[in-house]
Amino acid sequence: MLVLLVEDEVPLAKLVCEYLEDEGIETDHAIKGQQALQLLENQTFDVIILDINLPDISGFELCTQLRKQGINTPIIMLTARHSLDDKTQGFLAGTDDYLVKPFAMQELVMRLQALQQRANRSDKITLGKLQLEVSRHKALLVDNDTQYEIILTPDEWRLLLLLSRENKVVNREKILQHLWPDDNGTGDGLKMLIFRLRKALQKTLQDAQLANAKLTENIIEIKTIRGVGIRLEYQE
Amino acid sequence: MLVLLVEDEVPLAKLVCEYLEDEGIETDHAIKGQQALQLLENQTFDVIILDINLPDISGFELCTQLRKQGINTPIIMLTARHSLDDKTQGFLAGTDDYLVKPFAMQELVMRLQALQQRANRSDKITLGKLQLEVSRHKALLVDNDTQYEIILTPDEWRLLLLLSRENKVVNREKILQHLWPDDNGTGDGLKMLIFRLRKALQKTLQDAQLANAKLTENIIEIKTIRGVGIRLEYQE
DNA sequence: TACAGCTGTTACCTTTTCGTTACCTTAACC
DNA sequence: GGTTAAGGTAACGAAAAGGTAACAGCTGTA
Repeated sequence: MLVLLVEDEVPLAKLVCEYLEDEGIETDHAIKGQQALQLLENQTFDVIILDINLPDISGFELCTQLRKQGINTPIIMLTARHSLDDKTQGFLAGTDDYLVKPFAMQELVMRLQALQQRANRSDKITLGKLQLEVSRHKALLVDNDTQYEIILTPDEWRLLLLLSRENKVVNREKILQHLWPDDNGTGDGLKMLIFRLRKALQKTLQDAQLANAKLTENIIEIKTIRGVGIRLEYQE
Repeated sequence: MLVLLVEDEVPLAKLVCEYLEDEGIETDHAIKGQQALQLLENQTFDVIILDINLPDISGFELCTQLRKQGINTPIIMLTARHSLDDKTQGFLAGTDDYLVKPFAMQELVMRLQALQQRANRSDKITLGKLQLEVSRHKALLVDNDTQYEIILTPDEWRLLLLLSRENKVVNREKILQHLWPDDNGTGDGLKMLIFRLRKALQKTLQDAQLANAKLTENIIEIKTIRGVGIRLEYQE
């Protein structure tokens, strides 16, 4: 498990980091909000631990900002007891979990693990108007109250699921490994698969447009980053 | 699972709704008590989440009123810590469960699931217009006030029940194990069973359509997810 | 015993899916 | 501007998954 700790009280942060490392949990530490944002651009974490009182951006803002960016990583908030006013309370109720300082390290570890488990089980992935119901193997294009099912073959579904979960550029090597773990799937096969997935998406988008002219073509799109990989592009 | 959230703090309510949706829990939201009462007239929910401090009726009253109406849906109460006086505490002791704000989302989800499990022993499963009365081995197609019984053989019933309980893709392996635990039921036998269950559903749907032209064919359907399994598809 | 309802088997058909091959487009770099 | 490599498109066909029909055995009951 890889955790990002965002905390400006350095001594406390060090303690937490050491403890977590001892527990076999890797930890990155950011002192400021900006620093955290930077780290999050390049890396995906399993859980983010976020102090509310940060020097630059408040934990609140950072949290909402991340969610806006489509980062769904579970977040644990840290707050001092004396700052538990009404506003805070309302907000905390919306986070994945929170801890009131001072807290026992053991407690933190337990919650981390609980959160990670949950994250793996989460069933619905929403990216803009694209919505995946994982356990039902169902992909939907949602526009207000209207739903259009995106008809996919098994492989297409798995690719779309991978792209949605990663939600960043995925290089072809990784896709090959993910979709054909043992057999060495050929690059040409993947080329075709991408092509077919694109087609399936387009078809659904067209069908949707028949009923509703508002929708433009690139609401959901698989974008190629030449020489790097592919990525899901979508509008909020 | 279908949940009704009664909460006047709209931002908080939105957060909760979104989170629950991600967990695969459908949520309706009422801001006032009156609105909640209205919704409850037309629909049955699995759990009701009830804020104590509502603008019109207090959560207390709403709760007792519901119970008087014979609505036994489990209720989770939400309360702010500072309003935890003796009277409240006494009352809370009488509800199915309660949470003190701020609470972690995860906590809420856990309690919801716990409550539903308790209720799940209940006898009736409703998925769209399909309704199963478990203890009576009776499957119904319900359209407004009209009921059509779906005539099923023992095996067909067990399959339909399994699909309804899971309510997600079930792979053939699992079905085989569930329906023929010891004997190794052959895949071909299952193929037939699925075929026959489909036929039974279709037959009932046709009969129903004779009486009521509104119903379309795919109100209830057993959908094949190629290479994965089968799944019940239904409209709300 | 005869009959009717369930279930399992077999055989055959239909559809879907996926990799291959071959060829075209486009972007990047010299 | 031209060359090259990465990526996009199209058509084909084999194999697999699934759907359908007919039939036979079994069970319990009239």
